[in-house]
Amino acid sequence: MGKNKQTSLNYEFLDGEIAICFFVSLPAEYFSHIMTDFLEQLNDSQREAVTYCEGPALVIAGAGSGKTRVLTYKIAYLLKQGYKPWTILALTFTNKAAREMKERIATITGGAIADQLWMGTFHSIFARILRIEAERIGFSSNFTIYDAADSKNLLKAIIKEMQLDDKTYRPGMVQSRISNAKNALITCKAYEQNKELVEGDIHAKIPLLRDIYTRYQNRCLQAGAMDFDDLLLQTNILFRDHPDVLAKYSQRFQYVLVDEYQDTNFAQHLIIKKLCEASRRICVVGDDAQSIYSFRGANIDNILQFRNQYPGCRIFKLEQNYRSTQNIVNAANSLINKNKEQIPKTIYSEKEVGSKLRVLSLYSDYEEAYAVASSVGRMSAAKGYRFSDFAILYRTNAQSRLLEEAFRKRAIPYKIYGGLSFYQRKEIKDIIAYFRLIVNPHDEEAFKRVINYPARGIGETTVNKLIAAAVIADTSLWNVLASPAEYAVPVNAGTLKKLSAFRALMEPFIAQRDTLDADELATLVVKESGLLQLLAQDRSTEGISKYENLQELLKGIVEFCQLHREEGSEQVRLVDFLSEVSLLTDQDDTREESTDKVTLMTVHAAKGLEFRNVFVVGLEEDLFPSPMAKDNLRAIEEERRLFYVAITRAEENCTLSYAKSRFRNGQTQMCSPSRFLRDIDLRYLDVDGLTTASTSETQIRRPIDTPRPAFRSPLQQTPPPTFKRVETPRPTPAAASSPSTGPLQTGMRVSHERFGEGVVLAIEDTGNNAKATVAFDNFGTKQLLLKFAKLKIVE
DNA sequence: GGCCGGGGCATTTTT
DNA sequence: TGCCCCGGCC
Repeated sequence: MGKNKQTSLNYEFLDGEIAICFFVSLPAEYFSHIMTDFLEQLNDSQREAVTYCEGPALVIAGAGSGKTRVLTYKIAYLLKQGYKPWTILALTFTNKAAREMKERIATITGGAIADQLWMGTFHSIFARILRIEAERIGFSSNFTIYDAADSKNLLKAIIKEMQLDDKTYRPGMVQSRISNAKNALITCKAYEQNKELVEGDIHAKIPLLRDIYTRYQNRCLQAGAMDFDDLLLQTNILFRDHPDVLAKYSQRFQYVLVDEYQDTNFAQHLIIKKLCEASRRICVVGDDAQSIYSFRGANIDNILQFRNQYPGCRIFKLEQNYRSTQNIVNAANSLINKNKEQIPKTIYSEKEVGSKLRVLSLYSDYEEAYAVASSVGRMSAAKGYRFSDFAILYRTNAQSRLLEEAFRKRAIPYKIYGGLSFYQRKEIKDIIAYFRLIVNPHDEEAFKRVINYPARGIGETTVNKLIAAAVIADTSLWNVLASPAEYAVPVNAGTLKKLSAFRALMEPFIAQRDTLDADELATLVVKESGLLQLLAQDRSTEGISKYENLQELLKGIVEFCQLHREEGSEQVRLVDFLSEVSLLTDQDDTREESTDKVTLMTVHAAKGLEFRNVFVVGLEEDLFPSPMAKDNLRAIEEERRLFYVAITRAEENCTLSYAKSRFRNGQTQMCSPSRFLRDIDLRYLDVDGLTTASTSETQIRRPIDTPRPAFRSPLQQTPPPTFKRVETPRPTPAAASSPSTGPLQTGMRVSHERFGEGVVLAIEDTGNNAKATVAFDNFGTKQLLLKFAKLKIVE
């Protein structure tokens, strides 16, 4: 953690007290010579997009077309035109994107100027504004940001309190419906009054959803908390109800740039629109072909309709792909052209023609995993690729397991994206909950987390009593804790004592939250709360790792403080650290050791990345496209875009694979190849029709009892005769069993490619059917057909 | 409070 | 099949 330099908390700019700021804006001449240089580094369409600043601009940036370059150069260009850095607002979707862009701008303009830009994620920028304007909308500027887990927990609690069936009102479903409502700017009040929604819920047999929404919102308010969606919803409310505030910011932000515009939702669209309505100085960059987040509320219409929303807008298309070979670009084009709703564009590559996309057809998911792992092994050995040049992309996380196994067996190093991030670990969330409670004592979720951790004899029953009292009095848990008698909490004297002890623990922290620096206060808290001790005394492997994580977090806070001191902050408060940390997630985990490993991730997670070699696996109906998208054209088009994103990650080689059977949800299912394979023009494909042979190991482990069908192209009704075998030939059974095997006898010690070493217990049959029973050291006893198993005699 | 076992369930997840 | 969540038990 901690290497994130993106958020600077210099609110001073907002209040016009620039004089007290550390930074000095340099005259434009200072970097004008650099500017001339880099304008020449752009192609014509990039340069046009960069230098057009007179009105609304939509930049359609195809995959690999140098989008970030355009954005960063455009910002540099604006600075050169005389825009002050703090009048430029640049919005991204990820912290990583913001950080990278800021770093690139810093190389042109210097860090001092880059740091003054308003550049960050939608959520972090508007959280910052909301903290400044909090009182206007009835919040404290110390408000907590609930993450997805917090809001789900709260919803669970509410559903329970309302004594509703959590099978009918599934927290996840409730959460996503509320989220959708918020993204569409439907407040709970509006929801209750919206006939269509209410009737829809009645029809869906969840009539009380509106009540859950209202309660949830009320609880967030009591807790002084906003969830991720609230950050955008409340910003809209702020701008709607306080024209003076809107005026202030729309005047402040002289130029607004938005990255990944295809992923914006309605709430984001409207914020931007309000800010730019008067100035019309807006430039949005995106690629409708890469819109893959509709399930999170993203609305592709925002980019498709931009020209109508901003009359007189100019459209720039970046159509040259600098990333991939021609075959890859052409294949991707032929795929995406099957979509109806899109902005016409012609992406092309001037790189070499390159290899065709390989299509692998395998019998099972096992074989697919092994084929991919073998292929990676072969390619890295033959062509000198590093393992980090490879990515394996899949539709669902569940597919990673077999791949992982296959890579492990082949001793190929890999890393999987998509696990729990640092900040989602329990021990980290627990510590942060303390920080949260100190900054905002009304934070209900933080309260519930820490009240009895470490254990101090305040159990669920007591907490439930506190909650009940808080709900009745319409106040926060902390207020109830502060005066249990006043709120008539029915607890005995012993419990009362424990409660006041907890309060006595927290109050000194709270009193010092604005005077101590974050690192000092944090250290104090982990010591005094008993957390440090609790984790330190757990000597289990898990416990040790938790303790290390705690140390890591503390280290991160120290670094955070140092960084901000260097940037000129006199004091770095805990709230400053928290407001940054609550908006960090997975991708921001910069602690990752950068060793040479194959990357395994979902296609979604791969967006924005590139690899020399990409494998897209599991291209089957009911997997990719997802079965959920089946009977919905828009959803199928989104799945197709997802596949487009996958293919366009590849620079040199792209391999597509599918299995004919797959073990899923507890049973083996037969699968047919994805319709998307048929969408790609055959000219760009190498269909591996003949390589249907399985590896010997998998055959023995999972015999395929159905007779092998005669080869038929999955992609065409009749296979064109030009299909050729693209796999390197596998050893034939005869070859496999010959020289090294020799006469095998019971008691011999043998070695197997995958199972390692073992002892032969028995040999049955002869010739073609000969099999051996081998007790492997690490894999148990297995029966192996000698014609397939490449057993080597060890001694 | 923590551990175990049964049952239900099973996309994607930038903040 | 395997994971997660809940409920029951110690």
